[in-house]
Amino acid sequence: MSNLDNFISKLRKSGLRPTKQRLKICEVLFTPQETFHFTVNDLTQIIEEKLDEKISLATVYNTVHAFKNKGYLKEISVSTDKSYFDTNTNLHHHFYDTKENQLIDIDFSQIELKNIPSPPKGKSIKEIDVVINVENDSQ
Amino acid sequence: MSNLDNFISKLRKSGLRPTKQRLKICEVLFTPQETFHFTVNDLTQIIEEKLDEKISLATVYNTVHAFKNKGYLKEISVSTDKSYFDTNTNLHHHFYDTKENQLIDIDFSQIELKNIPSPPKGKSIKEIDVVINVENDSQ
DNA sequence: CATGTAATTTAGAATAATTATAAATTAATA
DNA sequence: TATTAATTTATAATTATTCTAAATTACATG
Repeated sequence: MSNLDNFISKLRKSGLRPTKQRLKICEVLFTPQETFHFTVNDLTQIIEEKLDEKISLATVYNTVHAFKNKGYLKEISVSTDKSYFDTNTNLHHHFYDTKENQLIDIDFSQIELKNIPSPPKGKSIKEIDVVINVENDSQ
Repeated sequence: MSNLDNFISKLRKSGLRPTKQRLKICEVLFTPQETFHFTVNDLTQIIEEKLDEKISLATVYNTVHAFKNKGYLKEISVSTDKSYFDTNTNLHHHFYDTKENQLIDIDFSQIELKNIPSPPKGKSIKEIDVVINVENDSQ
């Protein structure tokens, strides 16, 4: 089964029509061996480099949000001025270089969390995110 | 020593001139018994309610950034669409209600973190943030 | 206490990121 | 193939934030 067929059925399964644009974005996001982090701006640039035809910015936003809602992407809150997405949808944590705006994954099971407090009354825990902020050593 | 005098010396100590605007913002932020979370938008609204004279939006931004840089405020990254500040500058973690955009502090020492991975070569850890995303129970 | 200077405030413009709109196009189905 | 509902698109609108340059203010100095 080709990559393309995979993407088509992946989209169909979640009720998204496999349009030319969505398939191209799938190719960019889900073909690489390794998962990666990106901003919408990054993504539009990658698309521009790889494709002859342009995909409208609105479509890129629509698609990223659709994929996020379907669970194909995760949004990461590490910085207030940039919105990052992650093609790694497994539970995991992050190193974040606050100066260079760089994200690195940490296996979920690597960090041991103990004594998680019970959530406020009437609420339940959906996800736990650990962000380890790092910076280059001064020398 | 009055609150006002406290704020004046606090500002002077960090090389910030105790202007009328900064002192008013200090009053709003640092008078309450309990620390709290706010957005710049929240803050401007509180100021408008409490004061006769208005403080320019640019000044609110300037002041919040100045206070953050001096360590009187912390910025919290829990959501990509809102930028929160916290008058609690102690090390601590957060519950975040993703639907209601509500933050609740968790004592730093409450959660036990084990097996923190070593940072990438050449980088060192500046801070660790744990965010426990919660939601109201469906019933 | 008047004055010069540098810091600060301010209104408004500029920028950036994202969302909304509504017409044109496309995919799916009957 | 024709219909219609979903999607794409260019563009406008919105929102949050930063920038700019002129006006004001704080403060050190005489």
